[in-house]
Amino acid sequence: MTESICSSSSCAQCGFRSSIFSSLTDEQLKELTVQKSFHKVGKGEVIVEQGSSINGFIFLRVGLAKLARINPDGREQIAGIATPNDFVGLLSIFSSKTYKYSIIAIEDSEYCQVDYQLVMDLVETNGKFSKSLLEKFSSVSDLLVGTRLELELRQLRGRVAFIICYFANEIYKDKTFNLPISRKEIAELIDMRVENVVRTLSEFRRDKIIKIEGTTIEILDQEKLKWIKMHG
Amino acid sequence: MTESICSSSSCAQCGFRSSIFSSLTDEQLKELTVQKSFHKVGKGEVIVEQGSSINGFIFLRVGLAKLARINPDGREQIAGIATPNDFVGLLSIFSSKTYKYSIIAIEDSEYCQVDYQLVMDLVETNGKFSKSLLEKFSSVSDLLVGTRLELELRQLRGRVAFIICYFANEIYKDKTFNLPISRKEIAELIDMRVENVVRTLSEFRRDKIIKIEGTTIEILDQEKLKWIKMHG
DNA sequence: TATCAAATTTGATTTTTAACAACGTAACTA
DNA sequence: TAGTTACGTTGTTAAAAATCAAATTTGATA
Repeated sequence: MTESICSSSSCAQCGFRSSIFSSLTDEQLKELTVQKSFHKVGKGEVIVEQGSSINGFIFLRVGLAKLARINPDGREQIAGIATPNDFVGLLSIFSSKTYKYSIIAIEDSEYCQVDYQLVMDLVETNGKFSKSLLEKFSSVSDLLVGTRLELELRQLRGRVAFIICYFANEIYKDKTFNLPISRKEIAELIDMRVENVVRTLSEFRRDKIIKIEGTTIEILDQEKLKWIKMHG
Repeated sequence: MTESICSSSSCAQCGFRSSIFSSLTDEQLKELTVQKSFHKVGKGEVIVEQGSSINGFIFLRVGLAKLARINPDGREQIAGIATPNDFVGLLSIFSSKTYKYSIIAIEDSEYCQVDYQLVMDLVETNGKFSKSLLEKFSSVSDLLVGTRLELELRQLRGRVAFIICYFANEIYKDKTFNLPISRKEIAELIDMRVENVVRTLSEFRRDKIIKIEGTTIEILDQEKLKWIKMHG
C-alpha cells in the first residue's frame, strides 16, 4: 500500500488531541501538524524494523499492530498488540538508540510519526505534556507487563481462551470478530506451539464454545469460555 | 527493623543525584531533602503492599527488593527484582490509584519515599527532570519486559541458568554470591515449580557446574552454565 | 488455470513439567 | 525443650506441551 499525506491538515482533530496532546498550545499544535508525517500501511506491512535507529514517535491512529521481536535463533515472539490511540514502540524509546521490537500492522493501519527531537522539546517546555506522556507510558507498560503475567499464570487452554476474550472484549468489543492474526502468531503471543493452538481451537469448536468460519470467530458460550480462561 | 531518619541531611549526596535528580535546582533539591522520608527495612519486610493506595515515589538506595503480586488463587508471581538506584513500583504509578505489586525487601534495604505531588510538581516545572524520569521509566520497563520475554524463550534448565547468571553478572558481579531468594521464589520468578527448581539446582551441582553451600552459590563452570542458559 | 508456498489441521510419540507423596532439616515459638 | 511450620530434597506418577510426520486447505502467482 502506498503511503500518503494525511487528509486532515491539523493534528487538532486527531484522536490523540484528547489524550496526549490536549495540553499543547495552539502554536505547539501547529508545529506538530506541520512536522508530523502521516502513513497508511496494509496488513502485514512493517511500520518499524527491529534494530533500526529510533528517529521518531509513532502514534497508531487506526488499525492494529503487533510488537514483535525475532530472536537470534530465528524464533519470533510477540510481546503485545498495539491498539488505536496507542503510542507504539514506546517502551524503549527513551532508553535505547534502536528499536528493540518490530512493529508490524496486523490490520490495515494508519499512523503518524513525529520527530523525536520535537517531542523531547515538548517534554522540556510543556509540563502538562510531560505528565500526559508519563501517564500514557505508564499505562502502556503496565498493561504489557500485566498481560504477560496473566498469560504465564495459565496453561494452554487458559491462554487460548484468554486471547479469544482479549480480542472479543478489549479490541473488537463484539462476540463475533475477524481474528487478525494467524495461528502461528497466536502461538507466538501466548508462548505455545502452533499445533497446540490449533488443537485447542478445534477443541473449543467441537465443544460448541466458539464457531470458526474462515478467519471469523464467534463466541457461542461466553460463560464456558470465561470459565476456561479463569480455571483452565 | 525500626525505621529511622536518613543520616545524610541532603539528597545531594544520594546516588539518585547523579541520575534522576541531577537536573534539579538547589532550591528544588532542598525541598526534596526536607520532604523525603528515609526508611530502613530488613530482609522480608514489606515496603509497599499490593492494593494499597499510591502516595509516593520510592527510590531504592541500598539492597534488593522483589516486585511481587499475589493472584486471586493465592499463587504468587515475581515480576522482577529491583536493584539500587531503581525506581521501584514505577510501572503503574502514573496510571493507577493503587499499587499493583507488592514491593518486598529480599535483602536489608534502604529507600526514600517522596510525596507523589512533589514529584508531579517537578515534572510540571522542570523539563530536564521530566526527561530524566522518562528515561529511567523507559529503561526500567524495557528491562522488565525484556527479561520476561527472555525467560519465556527458555525451558526449565535454561531459565534456572539464566537466573543464576543474572544474579552473578547483573546483581552481584561476582561468580560467588549469596542467593537472596528461596527456591520457591526462584520458581515464582521463572514461572516454574519449586520441585523442578530444586532438582535443576541439584543437577547443576552434581554436574559440577555450580557449588551450593547454604545460601551461597559459586559458579564453577561459567562456560557450561552459559551454554545451558543459551541452549538448554 | 496450474503450480507452488504457506498455513492449517490431525495423529502419534517423546519430552518436559506439574502434581503428589514422603522425609529431613532449619528456624521459630509456646 | 518440644512442637510447629516453612523450606529443601528426592522419587514416583500423571498431565501438559513439544516434536515429528503427514495430509489438507488456502492464497498467491506465473
